[in-house]
Amino acid sequence: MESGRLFFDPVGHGNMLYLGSGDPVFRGSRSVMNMEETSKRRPFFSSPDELFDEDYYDEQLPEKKRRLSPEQVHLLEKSFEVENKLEPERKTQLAKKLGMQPRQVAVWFQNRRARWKTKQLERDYDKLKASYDSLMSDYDSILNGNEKLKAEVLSLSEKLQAKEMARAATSEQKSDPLLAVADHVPPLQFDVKVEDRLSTGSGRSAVVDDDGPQLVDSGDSYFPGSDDYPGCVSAVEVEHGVMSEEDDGSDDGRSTYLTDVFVAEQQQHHEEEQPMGWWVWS
DNA sequence: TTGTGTTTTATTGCCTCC
DNA sequence: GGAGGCAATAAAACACAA
Repeated sequence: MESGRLFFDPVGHGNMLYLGSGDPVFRGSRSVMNMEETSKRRPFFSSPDELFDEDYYDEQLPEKKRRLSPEQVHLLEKSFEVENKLEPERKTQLAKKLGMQPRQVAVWFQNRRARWKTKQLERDYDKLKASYDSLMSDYDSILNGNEKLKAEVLSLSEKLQAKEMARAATSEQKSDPLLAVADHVPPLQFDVKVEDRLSTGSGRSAVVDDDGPQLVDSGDSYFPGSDDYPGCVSAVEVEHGVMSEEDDGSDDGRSTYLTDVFVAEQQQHHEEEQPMGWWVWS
């Protein structure tokens, strides 16, 4: 038996469904052909037995589902470029021109819109991904720069400390013996580690005080922007001005930062890429 | 040739609008 | 309530590697 199928209406409307190029769809409220036309082409099956009746197929093989000709597709594509929605008049005209059923034209446009939307989603995804990758790259280089600056600050601080200690030793040798007693008081502030001196801020002196609470190195930024170092901000803050107080370079800060920028990027992208004024990103 | 993945054509059910 | 749009899906047609 030559292939070719008939479909029994699964919903039970009692309508046989069309199959074959140019054949009409007869479908409840949306039929595009009248009963007279239908009866010329194919009667309804009254039972599943009739559906599988070999003789019926031998006599009245329905057309196979056919693809549209290249010419038909070309014209439909051109029409779609002009306007991707199909008003009834244009549908009828196109159908006449192409020798198709109006329903087929409508279906073609429907499917074409779906394909266009899929492609558009792919394009949008690619653009967003590129944007995200670029932001990540920027972020990593900023992070690197920040690390370098931290190392530089540490190195300079150590040099400064060494210089001050050398100067203190020199002045001790030259000093008046009467004042030497006072000089024996250890310069406590120099005993404090560099990290402590630069650590965050309580705004308190870094001098160790046995009675008071001990300073603890929080591990936070070397430039907290606190009273200790007014005007000093991290490289990331300088670069983008978007980091919040919690953004201490940890993963959390990173994700917040990226999310904010990413969303902003998305919004901008969305405004630019609104396609043809009919499909709305949801 | 055949199995398999992709594309195209068509149907169905639900939703919105008028 | 009818018309038309869309998402999901089926199935034929097609492409292509093995």
